[in-house]
Amino acid sequence: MPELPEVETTKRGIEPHITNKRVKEVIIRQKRLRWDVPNSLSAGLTGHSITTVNRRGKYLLLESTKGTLLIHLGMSGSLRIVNSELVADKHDHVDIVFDNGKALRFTDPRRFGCLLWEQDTIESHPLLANLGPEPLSEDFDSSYLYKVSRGRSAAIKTFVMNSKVVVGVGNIYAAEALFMAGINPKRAAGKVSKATYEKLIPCIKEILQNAINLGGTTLRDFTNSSGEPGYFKQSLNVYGRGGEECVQCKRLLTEIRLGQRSTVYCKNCQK
DNA sequence: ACTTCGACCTGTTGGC
DNA sequence: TGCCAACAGGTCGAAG
Repeated sequence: MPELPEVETTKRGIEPHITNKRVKEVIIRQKRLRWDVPNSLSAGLTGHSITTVNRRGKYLLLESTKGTLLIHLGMSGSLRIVNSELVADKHDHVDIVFDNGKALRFTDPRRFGCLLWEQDTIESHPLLANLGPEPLSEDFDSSYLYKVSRGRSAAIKTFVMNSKVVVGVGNIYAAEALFMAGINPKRAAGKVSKATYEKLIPCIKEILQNAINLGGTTLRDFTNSSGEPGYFKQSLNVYGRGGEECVQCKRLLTEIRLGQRSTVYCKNCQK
């Protein structure tokens, strides 16, 4: 489900509702996720307050004075602010209940997401330690991408979706950025010129920033923490449009699979 | 060191 | 209408 814009949208939605709020109780209804929700989460958070909400790639980091709650939404995860009395549904895994009667509710039908509790320094957590730069930061530029791509045979789309290269670029926005930049997603990353990376970088940044501004992309079920959809779907030029007309040249868009992910592009506009 | 692929899950969709 | 295969916003970890 969520790529960086959807995670950022979620972060902005929950942040004002949970910052400096004391946790009354942690209810773990269904601990089975990618990794089991640890029992230490309840003991660690109860009675303490969330001090800061950070995002690193697609991970949300809810920091308290006692430790950090690390959350990943996987493919189908979401976080909402609800009244704590609201009856839980089938796939509602965890409630972080606050003193004011509100709760942060984590829902995830496919269970590819995770909630982990980390007492020590969060930066050194194995899931975070090897992540690449943030795509919207200055560290992510054409020199960097050119340098790390040398000798790599992977398709450029697969390459930019690799979180060790850059975080947060998933299947939707990789396809959209490559279309905007006019680059064929199949091209070997290691053979792409510096000049072409100079074209690609601002496209990735612009696509992600636009999507954040519009509250993310709602395909089937993504909503923000208040239950509203994102409006970036209407800006999609290639994702999910295989066989339809290219918005630029009107030829039919090609759909292939790259790295087990469906990939749509225009053979005419993307070289 | 890098690439590929299976695995993890449930829900929805499209073809017959 | 029903059934079933294919597919879905991610990514870890094993195997090559």
